[in-house]
Amino acid sequence: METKEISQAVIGRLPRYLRYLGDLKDEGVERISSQELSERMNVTASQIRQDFNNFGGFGQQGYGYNVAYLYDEISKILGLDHKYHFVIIGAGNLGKALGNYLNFERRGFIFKGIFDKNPDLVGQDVRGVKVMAIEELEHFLKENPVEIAVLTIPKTSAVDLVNVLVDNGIQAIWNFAHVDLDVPEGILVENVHLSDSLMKLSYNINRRKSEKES
Amino acid sequence: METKEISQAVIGRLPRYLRYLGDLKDEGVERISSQELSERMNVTASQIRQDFNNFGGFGQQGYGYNVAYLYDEISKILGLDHKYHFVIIGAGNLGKALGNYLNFERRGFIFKGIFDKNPDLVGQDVRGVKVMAIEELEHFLKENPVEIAVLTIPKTSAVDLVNVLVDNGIQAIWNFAHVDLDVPEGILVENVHLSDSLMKLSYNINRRKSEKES
DNA sequence: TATGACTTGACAAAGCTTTAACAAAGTGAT
DNA sequence: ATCACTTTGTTAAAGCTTTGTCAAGTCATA
Repeated sequence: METKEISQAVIGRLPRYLRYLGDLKDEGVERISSQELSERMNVTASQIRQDFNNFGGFGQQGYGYNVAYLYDEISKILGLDHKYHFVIIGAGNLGKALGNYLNFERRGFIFKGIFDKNPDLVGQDVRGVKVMAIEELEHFLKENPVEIAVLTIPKTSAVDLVNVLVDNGIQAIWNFAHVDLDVPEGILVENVHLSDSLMKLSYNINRRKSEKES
Repeated sequence: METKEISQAVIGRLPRYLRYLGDLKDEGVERISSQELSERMNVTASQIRQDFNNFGGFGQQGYGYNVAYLYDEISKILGLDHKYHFVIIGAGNLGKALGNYLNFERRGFIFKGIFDKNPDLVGQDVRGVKVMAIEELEHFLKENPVEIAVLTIPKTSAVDLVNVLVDNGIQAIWNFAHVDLDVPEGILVENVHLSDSLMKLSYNINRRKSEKES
């Protein structure tokens, strides 16, 4: 059906649009023009119209965009009208934090299991789910449909685990380990490299400093 | 001194270069060509040379790049030859996870304090630092030099806190709250919006699905 | 129903980023 | 010291993204 590939630059902006549209809905706003939205969001109106047009016209001349409709359409584009099941590998603080995050559930991401190789953590409760031993992972994945694996473990363990995950039906990996995973064709990886983000911040702190000095 | 502005696209790639160069150092590799690095990293050799040249030539014709030298230079560009002090606001699992992350310390980011409004958490220990009450934050910032605040709290609290932070000398905010912060000119914000990242993943899972079907 | 204000969708222009190509410089074996 | 080979830094071209502009469609009001 759809032929034209949408750029990841556009996709990357959609969650932010969704957030602002959700806020507008909560405020009871029914319609909004690209102009007005652009002022709120600090982007150009042109970009907003261009972005939405990638998916076919959601607006109407002289009227603008219907907030609720646009919200639903963007949700669908992002695949938020589906359910996904995920497991977390690594029950440290980060793994627990993600397991406890209720907003994911609201978006259709269902927390199914959490695993750790440390026996001291096994049996602990994370939002009603007991931490399981890593040895149980393979069996668990065979018994339960799970699309997404969240990796919150050190990098060597992450690299070693990829095959187990892929061989047992995992389609996508949300990777918090500080390493580039080598996955087979067709498996998706979304990286969250926190230290990269922190380094960008430190670059910018320094740049500002040296600008001031010169 | 430096006049030309470096694009954030380039900056965003530097931490990844640094990671690969660190690995090469650990492997005992002394020199590397853009060609060879490009194969490891899965980018074009041209991009690597172009990126490094933004900061002046680090390499030598016929030889390539000296791994240790290049590593040090990129570290300096990223400002990792400086020390930064940070406080974490929000002692939930995410805040604790970041406080416990030793790699930040190695890069020069020094964990000075952690705060929460929940009295039950106050007094808990995070890597040798006791959780303090949020009421103590202002006083703490006046007494201790801190450049970076890490926000791991819900969005309304985050918005309310910005002024306190800025008025007490915070220069940069590493923001994990799901909201765009409105800060005065000159204050830096680096956002980590985890749910945006997860939505990108779900978009791509769906796109792949619909491609297969068509 | 006619009119003026508003606003989209589409297209063109400008700006930015990535890739390709190659001269110039350096390496290392003989 | 020479020569074939390697590899950078640089420039140009290609590709992509963002912004500006405007005709055409819609709304609100008299």
